[in-house]
Amino acid sequence: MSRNSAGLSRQRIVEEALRIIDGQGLRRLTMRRLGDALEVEAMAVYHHFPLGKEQLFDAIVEYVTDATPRRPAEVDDDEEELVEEPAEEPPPPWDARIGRWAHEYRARLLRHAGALPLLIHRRPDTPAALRSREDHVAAFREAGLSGPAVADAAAALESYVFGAALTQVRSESPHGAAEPETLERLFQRAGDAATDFDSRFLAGLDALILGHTGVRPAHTAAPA
Amino acid sequence: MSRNSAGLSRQRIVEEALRIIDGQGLRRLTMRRLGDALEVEAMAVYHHFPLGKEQLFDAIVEYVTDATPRRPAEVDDDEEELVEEPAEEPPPPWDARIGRWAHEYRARLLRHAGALPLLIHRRPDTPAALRSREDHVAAFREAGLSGPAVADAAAALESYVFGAALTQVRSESPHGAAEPETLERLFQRAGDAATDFDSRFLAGLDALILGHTGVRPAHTAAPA
DNA sequence: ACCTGAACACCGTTCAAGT
DNA sequence: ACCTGAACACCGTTCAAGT
Repeated sequence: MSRNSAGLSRQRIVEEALRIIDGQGLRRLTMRRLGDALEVEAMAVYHHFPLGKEQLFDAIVEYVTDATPRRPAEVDDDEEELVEEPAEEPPPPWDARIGRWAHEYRARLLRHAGALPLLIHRRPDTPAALRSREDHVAAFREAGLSGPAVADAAAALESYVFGAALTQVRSESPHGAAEPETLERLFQRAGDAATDFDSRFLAGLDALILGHTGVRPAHTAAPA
Repeated sequence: MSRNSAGLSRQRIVEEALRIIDGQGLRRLTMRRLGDALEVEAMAVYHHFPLGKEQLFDAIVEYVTDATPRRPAEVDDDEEELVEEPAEEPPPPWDARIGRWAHEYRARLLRHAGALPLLIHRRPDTPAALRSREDHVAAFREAGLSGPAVADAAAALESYVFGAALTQVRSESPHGAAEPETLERLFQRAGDAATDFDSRFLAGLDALILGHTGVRPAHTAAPA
């Protein structure tokens, strides 16, 4: 932290970039504007992301996708260190684990809606994502599935959660062609009562699990 | 078609733009490059899209999203004209209609994978999209649903199809963080046989319909 | 190691002008 | 009506230089 060090770090840069994206939109995220927000010359960012904006985008996607909050006091480090996990409680039932993941992942996607276009052309192969998928496989096995049905169910789960978040963002977007009637109004005309996004997401999640396992889940509601 | 008219039209511009997107990626779609591909100065595009690139993007999204092929011989026109539909065959069963739409929509999204980031922040309120949704509502009613469950099922269907296509594109993308293990390999380790994307999509679609309606659909397979 | 400042090629868009 | 050509503000990135 000498005088001419602006205290930049990859994490601080990513968080400031996300603040710009969430506040002004992805197209307004500019290296120069990012530098301004960090109170630094734009070119300073290149010292932390030598491959430029594309590498910054990769880091943003990883940040949005992965739940893992970093310990803030530590120096930024590229290597994954194994951390001892002292907790030894019995894991929740399989449907609770799936429900919990679904709500958390959806919330993360919705919180950074402006960054979602970046996700589409980047592999979701982060360690955290793979750990989640391993747990989905285990959960559907506990639900009684076996063989290819396990992978089918896990893939469908991920597709649904991802698609539901993106569909919601889409329908809330300002842009659009000439709009004679909106999706919501069509649904209101069709159904009796309108359902809000949260309830609809849960209804679809439960139906999906029921369709794959034959069991109507009982522990998938969002936490209070 | 006088000598100094290059024969430009909104449709021709959109199709050329999509060719660039599909071939080189969205980031390489540039007004100047687009002009080159059309053998015209870049600024000629602004005569057909006075609001600039954003309006061009809107048109691209509409083109990708809507199935409706335009009659090629007609002059480009903004107004929707009512066309008499002489066909009077009985409509297919509800599950066949849903399956047909799901496969077609997915195919359109996969065909123009490079343009998908544009979809996320644009309302899906085109006339064709609304017509599809009306038919989904009708189909789920025919399957026995009523009340809010109808809208829940229709919304879940759209979320799943959209999410499955995007998830596939994502997993096929070159980009990514350090990749110790890919999703496919994880699934292969978990399940016995690997399922390809098409079969997995159909399995998830059937399970979703089963979960919402209680009926395992029999007519959702892709056409040969 | 970390940041600055000038420079370069390229971009979206405006505007006056041509036909 | 349809397209051109020059111009302007802005962008991502390189590179040599500072400390």
